[in-house]
Amino acid sequence: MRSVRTLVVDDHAIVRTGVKLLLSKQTNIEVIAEAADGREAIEKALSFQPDLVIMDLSMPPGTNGLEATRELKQSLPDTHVLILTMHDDENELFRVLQAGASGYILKNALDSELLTAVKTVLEGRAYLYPSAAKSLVEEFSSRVKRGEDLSTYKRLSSREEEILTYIAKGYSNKEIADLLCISVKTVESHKSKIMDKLSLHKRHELVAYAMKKGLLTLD
Amino acid sequence: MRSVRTLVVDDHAIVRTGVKLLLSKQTNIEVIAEAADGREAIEKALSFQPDLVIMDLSMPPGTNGLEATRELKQSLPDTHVLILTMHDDENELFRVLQAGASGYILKNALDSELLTAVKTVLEGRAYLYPSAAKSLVEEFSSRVKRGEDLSTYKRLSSREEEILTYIAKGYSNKEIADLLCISVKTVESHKSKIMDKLSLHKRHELVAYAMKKGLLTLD
DNA sequence: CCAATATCAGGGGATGTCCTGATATATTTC
DNA sequence: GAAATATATCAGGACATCCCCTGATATTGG
Repeated sequence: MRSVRTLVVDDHAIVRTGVKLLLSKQTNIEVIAEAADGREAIEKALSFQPDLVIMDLSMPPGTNGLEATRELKQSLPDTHVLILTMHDDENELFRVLQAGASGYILKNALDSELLTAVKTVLEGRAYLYPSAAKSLVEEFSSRVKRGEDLSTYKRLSSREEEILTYIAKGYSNKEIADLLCISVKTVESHKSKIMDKLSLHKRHELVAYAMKKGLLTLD
Repeated sequence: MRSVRTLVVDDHAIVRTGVKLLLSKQTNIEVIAEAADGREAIEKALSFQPDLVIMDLSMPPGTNGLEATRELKQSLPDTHVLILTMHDDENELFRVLQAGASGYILKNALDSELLTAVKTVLEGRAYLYPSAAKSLVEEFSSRVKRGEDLSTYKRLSSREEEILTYIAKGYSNKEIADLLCISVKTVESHKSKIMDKLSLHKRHELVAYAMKKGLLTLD
């Protein structure tokens, strides 16, 4: 049995090494490359053609783990992607699965869970940490009841996400308007649309949402 | 030679394991305990009396790595503390060193650097990653010129830090006032004091500052 | 005792928030 | 292909809140 060729993607070298060492306990897994951001991940994936990619979601700057996963699965549909993230966020989970990842596990998880997740994903099945699986099933059934479609579920447009990011970072409406060369009124309008879609009412809830989604990266 | 008894503190299990595995390559280092937050770190340190503590700075909630370091060094002055952090922030560096840490290394660092840092710290010397050492020396000399004292350098009071955290999380002045049961005017007053001390003028600069200091944790 | 901290007040101009409503351009759906 | 929906843009108005200023008082720690 050929060993599983794995690419580890995380912006922290020490986390990469940790995962690598953990996986090296499994004799049939071989970490053949590492990447520190989404762009590098795609490059390395294309040249090394790994069987498995273990990907962190929140990586500054530019291409984040979500977009990287989407691109990667388009070019290499047979590569399995296991998301290793800090945050336990339902909405993020849905988007990641839509992007083509077949696993979602928290950095908070036990080592044995990571190994189980890797094994499961390699068998072509999906691995979700327990509470994620539960909430996914719940969400799905409640949406079926409401007749909603997973793919159209309250997704923010890219413009809205852009503006949400600025808001969460503490920029004022006026500052955002100046940065994007649009009217303050337009910013307000986007903002209330965002609030509507997310059913949020206060600024700090927006910030919390953006944080959970990893929209708040240092730059 | 007795092996070095080490406590690893980080809120992510997988990071802890990574560090542990990395250190296990060194035959004379033994990880005797782990902790997931500041409070647990102090408890474990008191009961296990480690020689070395490797501590993450940004940990939710309550007691963070900085405060934990301060307390820990008060109770166990002979224990060496090596800070392992995500962010490269000068001010944080100063505060951490004042709190009693003897090393500061980025998660971004290479594995060999971590081992060097551990070795250096155990010898009773200070380890700083290269650019930190440089900026520390520069800051120090420029402050000597200005006749400033390191210990009184623009430190925020705990109340100010508390309020800064709320501001950065997107709470309005009024919301903060209600949460803390004080007048809006008091919040405003704290806020302008914070701005003064940090020489910042816009809300988003406050947010960026809070982010760099790891004050923005999910809860 | 002095410096720092934490509390509060008034006022005026800027900005944010929330409402209604408009228009042009996609994209999706029937 | 026409109709419906989503997106991105902008406007006016009313009221709340923020921001920045000056200035005050009580407490605490070195």
